[in-house]
Amino acid sequence: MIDLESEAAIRQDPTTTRELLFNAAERLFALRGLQAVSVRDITTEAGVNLASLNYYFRSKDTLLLEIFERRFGELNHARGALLDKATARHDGYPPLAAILDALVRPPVEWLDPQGERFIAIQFLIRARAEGTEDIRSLLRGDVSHLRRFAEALHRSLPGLALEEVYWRLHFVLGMIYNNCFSEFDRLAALSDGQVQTHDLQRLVTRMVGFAEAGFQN
Amino acid sequence: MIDLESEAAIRQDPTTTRELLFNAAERLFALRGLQAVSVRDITTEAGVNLASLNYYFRSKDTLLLEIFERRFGELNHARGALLDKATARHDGYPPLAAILDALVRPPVEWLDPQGERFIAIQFLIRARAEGTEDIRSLLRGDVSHLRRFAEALHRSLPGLALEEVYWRLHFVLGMIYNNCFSEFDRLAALSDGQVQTHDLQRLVTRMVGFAEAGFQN
DNA sequence: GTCTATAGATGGATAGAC
DNA sequence: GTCTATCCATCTATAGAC
Repeated sequence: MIDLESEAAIRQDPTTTRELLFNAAERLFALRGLQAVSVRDITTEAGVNLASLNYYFRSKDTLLLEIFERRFGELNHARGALLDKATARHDGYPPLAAILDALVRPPVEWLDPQGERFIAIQFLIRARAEGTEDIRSLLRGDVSHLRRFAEALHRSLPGLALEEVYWRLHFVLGMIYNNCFSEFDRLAALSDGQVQTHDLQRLVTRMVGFAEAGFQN
Repeated sequence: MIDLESEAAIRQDPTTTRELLFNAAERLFALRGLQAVSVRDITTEAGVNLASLNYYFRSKDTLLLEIFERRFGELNHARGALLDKATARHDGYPPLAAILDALVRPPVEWLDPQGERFIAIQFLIRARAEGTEDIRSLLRGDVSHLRRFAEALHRSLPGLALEEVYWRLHFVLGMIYNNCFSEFDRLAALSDGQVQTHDLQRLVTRMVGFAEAGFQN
């Protein structure tokens, strides 16, 4: 417990130059896209010297990769924890809805503009969509994390071929990562404002319901 | 018929400098992303002079927007034509599966590496994901195209609230535009090569089946 | 219409003083 | 660790000869 506190305090103290750079870069990447942000933009936003970015991180690309690794790890950890809890609660065989909930809930709840994850999830969506080869190969290396979900899904639907499980998991991931704000804006325009995009708990329920039915067909 | 032929021949003759630039730019944007391509890259790839891009198109951004408008119009036209056919075939009330097929089939069939739409669909996926404000506002203006689908879906599922129709349409669009090649690679890695990503007719069927079940829940 | 040459701006990264 | 100054590469766009 003490280890965790001190480690977090040292590594993520938001007043250090290093962390100021980290947070400013994440915010700008999330807002403007990966390629549209310069080193000067980041250091200005952070209120630190231009040269400090290359001092603390080797280059702009290294910084980008470090942000991605940290946030992606946190997202996967949150998903894994929910899957663990669901597994424990159901004696090793969580039902379909609980598995999908563990996959969908963290990224959707992070979309809360009042929450502290608001920037992180926008960054992750951008990084996934615009990622360079570095980021994509890191995403491909994430296989172990998703494989846990594929296996749980396969156990809960023993009649469904494994290939089909993978395809449907792929569909659900598409649904999840399409929840960027430009798409919400479009949805509001399309529906003449009838669609409320701020009720995230409803959104989790809607997505899980849609995906569950898709898996069961 | 003569009008159409001559118009197409003049506007899209692939040997004119203008069209060489258009095609080279589309190919590079699709391959490398929007921001990572310079005017020099495009003119070199096209085998034409550096200054010709600014002569034929006012700027790089104008060219990008023109490519997007043409390809997006073609995609929407293909979808609309399928919806029209389904509507005529079913006396004005196409069933759910036929509506979803009209939405899903064109972009998925375009993914065929042997087809002539292979580059276009990759470009569209990139542009949707990485688009600047220009492209996003153009996407938002596309409301009329999607509204036809929302209305058809609402008619085929009269018991479903309109807001719910819009959300589920949003989910399906997420599934569709997640079919970029880096995601296919990831899917293949995740499944240890068990997932075959080349059978696009199967993919259309899978996606329509998944989405249909999701809409009916 | 096509080319060369270049203006003018901006980018990443680093050297070296403090 | 922090700062200034700067190198050098790259970019978009245009002027002006042919």
